[in-house]
Amino acid sequence: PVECLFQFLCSSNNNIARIEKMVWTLAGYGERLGEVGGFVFHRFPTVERLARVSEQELREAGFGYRAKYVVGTAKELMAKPGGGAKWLALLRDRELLEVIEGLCTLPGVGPKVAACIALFSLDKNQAIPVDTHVWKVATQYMLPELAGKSLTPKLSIVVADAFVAKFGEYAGWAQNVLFIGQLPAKKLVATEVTSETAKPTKRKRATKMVEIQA
DNA sequence: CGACAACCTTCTGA
DNA sequence: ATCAGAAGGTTGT
Repeated sequence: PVECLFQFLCSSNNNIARIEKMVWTLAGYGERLGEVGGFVFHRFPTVERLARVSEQELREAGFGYRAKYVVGTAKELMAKPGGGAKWLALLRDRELLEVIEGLCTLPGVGPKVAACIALFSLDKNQAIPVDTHVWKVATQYMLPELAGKSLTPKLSIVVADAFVAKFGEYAGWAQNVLFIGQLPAKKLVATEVTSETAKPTKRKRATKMVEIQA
């Protein structure tokens, strides 16, 4: 849940390529695990470690306005009884609406990000992250009367209820399939790449999945 | 309660 | 080449 929370904190009004880059930057603050094929891997940092990172430092790393979300949320979590990780883990035993409500008290966490955390890390299979893509799917195929309106927290609940009514117990995962379907068409291919972190005289090579325009 | 602008940065399409 | 628009939204007005 900690890792999931901070990853989706980076996702607001952002694109996947930059989100991935930002997540790797955050990971860099965690314990170094080792190196594989020229790529260095880290354990995701603790809340305590993230709380000691400065907003300016993250801004310089290209986080933009999300820098203060990361630092602010880390500090809020540290103030929770038992520490943030414990507080997050306990949410798993609560009802979905309580989980959403609790997560939304953190800076940078709104209904969509809260739903992502609930679905992907807290076993809430009926949580529906209503983002721009899901909103398009919903207004185009399920709730055409809402087309043209702006997405409010109230309407995100209407959309979520519609998904649960249509797809049932695992509606959140159905959402994920439809989300992928709305992404620009690309395909993945395994490609031999050269690590840019290796020394020029001694470049290492590794296989990496890269996106190619369809 | 709903609409709307502002917010960082990067990439894409026209 | 240049530039508005969009990107897995949230916050303040």
